[in-house]
Amino acid sequence: MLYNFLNMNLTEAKLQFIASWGAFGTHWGINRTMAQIHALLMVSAEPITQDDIMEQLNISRGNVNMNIRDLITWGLVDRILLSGERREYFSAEKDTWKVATQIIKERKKRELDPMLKLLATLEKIDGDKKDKNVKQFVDTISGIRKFGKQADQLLDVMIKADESWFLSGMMKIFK
Amino acid sequence: MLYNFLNMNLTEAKLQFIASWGAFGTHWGINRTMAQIHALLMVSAEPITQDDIMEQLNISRGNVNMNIRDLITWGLVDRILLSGERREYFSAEKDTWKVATQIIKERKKRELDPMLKLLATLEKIDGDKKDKNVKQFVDTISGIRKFGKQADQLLDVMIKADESWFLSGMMKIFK
DNA sequence: ATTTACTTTCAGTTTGTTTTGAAAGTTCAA
DNA sequence: TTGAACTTTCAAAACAAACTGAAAGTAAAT
Repeated sequence: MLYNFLNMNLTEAKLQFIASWGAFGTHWGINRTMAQIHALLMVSAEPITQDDIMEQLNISRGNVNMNIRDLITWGLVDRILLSGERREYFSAEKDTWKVATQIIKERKKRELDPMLKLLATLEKIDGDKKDKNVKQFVDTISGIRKFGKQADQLLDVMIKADESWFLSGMMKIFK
Repeated sequence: MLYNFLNMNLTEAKLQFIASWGAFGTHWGINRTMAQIHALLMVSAEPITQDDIMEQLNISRGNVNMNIRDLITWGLVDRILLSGERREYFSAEKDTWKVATQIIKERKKRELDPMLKLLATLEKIDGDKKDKNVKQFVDTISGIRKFGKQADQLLDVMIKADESWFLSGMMKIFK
């Protein structure tokens, strides 16, 4: 890899950001490479190609392609067609607020919503309410469900809200 | 496995809850078995032993032991010593709010706090602020950091708050 | 119609994670 | 102190997820 003195720090910082973002992602059910590609795109001032990504992250074409496709379905990355260019370029949403709400929206849809639906059906089991086993089960399920519903609503508000509201307005409430 | 007519529905519901909670956990960086053990303990009215867990979830002794240990370090499960009993019993915190805040507290400590620390250092890179690459990098990092700091504060408030505040008070604000 | 430049797919391999089970360790009771 | 009842550890095996690379697919250019 080639770097000059002026950009030395930037290059190092980018590498560290990409590596850390990748590690971070694995704690959140996102595969390392997908998170790394996303990180790379977020710190790239201009759209880049599959080949750029392959080279910078040392990963295969197939891997880049697959993960880019996932990032696009998550709504975090866009395909860019530059006029006069045959190749596709890729670019990530750079606005953190939009990235965050997009991720929240998708995960809510994929994980929280189905779980709440399941909990609703499980809560309806019939059995002797005097039986401590039944009682413990129903209490546990309904407790989780109440919490989940509340979280669901809070997230909906966040998704609809805008960044400045979150950054300034919210904190007055929580001071 | 032995079940009677009265408990039929309860047994089925428990199984489904355990299975789903396990699957859910894998999306959140928690291994399936740990989540399943946690689910089993949450719906058990009485403390249970390692052997009970082994039998109900069809997993080995070593596996139960390892995951129970992890659940204890996460503060989600307690060892219970019943007087006159040699064996150890285990019991999960049943209060959803406590479970949630405990998880938030741990994940914040393990993931969010270190990430914020890293972002703070990365933001300090020096380089020509006119260089669009430097600018893009610093903007991205500082955007993520601002969001992260805000989330951090919000979570701190949640951890200190109590359930009724969350369930009733919070929603008035966000309606 | 053929070549060229690129993208996508997917079977096979690698890598990483989870699970097992048997051995070692611990603790209590006699 | 010995042995029985129970818990913990950990190397090896099983399993699951991610990655590669070559082949197949597509579409623009000639």
